[in-house]
Amino acid sequence: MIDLNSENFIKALSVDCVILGLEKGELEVLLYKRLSSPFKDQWALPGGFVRYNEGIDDASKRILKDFTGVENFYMEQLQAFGEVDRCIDSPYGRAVTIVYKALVQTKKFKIHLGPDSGETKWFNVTKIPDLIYDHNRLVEETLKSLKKKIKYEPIGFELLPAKFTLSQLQKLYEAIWNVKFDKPNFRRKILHMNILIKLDEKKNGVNHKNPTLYKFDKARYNLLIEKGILFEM
Amino acid sequence: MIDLNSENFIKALSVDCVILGLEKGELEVLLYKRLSSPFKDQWALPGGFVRYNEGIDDASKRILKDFTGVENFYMEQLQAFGEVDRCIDSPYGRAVTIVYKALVQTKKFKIHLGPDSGETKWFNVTKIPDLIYDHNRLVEETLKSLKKKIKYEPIGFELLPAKFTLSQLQKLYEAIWNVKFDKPNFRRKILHMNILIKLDEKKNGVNHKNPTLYKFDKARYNLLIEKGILFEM
DNA sequence: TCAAAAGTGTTGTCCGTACACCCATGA
DNA sequence: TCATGGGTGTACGGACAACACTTTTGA
Repeated sequence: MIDLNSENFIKALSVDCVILGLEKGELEVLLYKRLSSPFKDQWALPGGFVRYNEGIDDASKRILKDFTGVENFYMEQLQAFGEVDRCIDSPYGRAVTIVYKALVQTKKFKIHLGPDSGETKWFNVTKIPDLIYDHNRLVEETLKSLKKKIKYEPIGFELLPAKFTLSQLQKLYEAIWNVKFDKPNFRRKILHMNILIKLDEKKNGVNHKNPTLYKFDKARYNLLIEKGILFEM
Repeated sequence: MIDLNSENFIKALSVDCVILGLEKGELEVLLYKRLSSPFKDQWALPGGFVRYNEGIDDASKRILKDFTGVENFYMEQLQAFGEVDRCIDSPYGRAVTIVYKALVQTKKFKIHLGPDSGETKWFNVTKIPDLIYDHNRLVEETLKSLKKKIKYEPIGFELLPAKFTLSQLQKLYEAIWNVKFDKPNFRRKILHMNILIKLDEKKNGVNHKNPTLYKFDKARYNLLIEKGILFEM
């Protein structure tokens, strides 16, 4: 039988969370400044080692809660990263990390101070500072995955408030893909999918015609998927 | 500093490979029968623990090579699986595994006997025996992912010989999705994508009109992707 | 000459695109 | 009354589904 305690196998398995939110139509990621060594005073992704008594999904939820104080946001595993030289010069030696992507509604909470964090801040994804280890790359890969995934799954709604206007939705796609859509065509396309519920409510206080609010119809979406009708933007 | 050698953290990190191939138009998965305990004489996915001196992708390639004798096939990480009770009653205790999906051309090699394997066999994906741990589930998740991915990425070609007919390609999609396509429409659709090179060669020895052979034009595909033109079946 | 699969042609419908246009609201 | 975005209408073109049809091959 193999001896996993020998030096021939890996000891360090961590989880890192790329927590994404929207602020003024721009995509932002949550980072924290480390209070203690290693890498004291440097910015990093919220993360931690996987404990023996928690599943990897649980670990990611624990970390999200520690840093935001809230639970029940959209969270999904991206993938594991474990090149042979990853973190090789850290005090813990070579480490494999499992990256989770979280999509949150920033309005729903105030930032907490996580364990070991002196400061926790939202950064525009186009202006991310140098992070520890390969964390910059982990963010990049997560953004790449988001761009792909949002085309075929309605996960964009996770970033918006429960009630939103069609313009907000359009701006979300435009921000993530860095494109511009024709408004009439965007409206027709998304409405034609039959996955939005038009509310009897309008957003007011804006100096133009008050836009109608909509919400995502998850039940309807699931029904369509069952029937084999796919979402596609 | 955290003590990763304590009992509070995970020791066992493995890689499991779901190796898929085509046989007579049907999808098959490579399994082996274990020679030694634990789970002697039971069927399992090719896999093994990640060594300290190899990356996780390297580990998956090592395993593929051990079981097929060949390298350089399409291989891609699916994701990590690590519920808190996964393999909890194995001799190694709780284990996290990273699953890789390999798409291979079965004609290109003869099956080897991997380390610890008394028998190695292709199984039709609809007739998979009971496997150890959660390996049945790992296969299911891989197939689900393949079905999704094959719609938006031209990975199906990895399962076919380098030179193939349009009918072979059509049957591949029909097998994976369990659907039927209209032949003329399928031809036009795939040819219209401009990612196939028509060869000056025909497949003969068949008792009907000899079909033209094609090959996948990877350079062209990459060019189209750069331009933002997406593959979609 | 027949079965089987290769391969072409045609037609109607639906959907995306482009763009012109009117509507409500606060300043 | 004007700027701003909300929201509708229309016309063109391309892609896809359905299905009829011809061609080539081995048995």
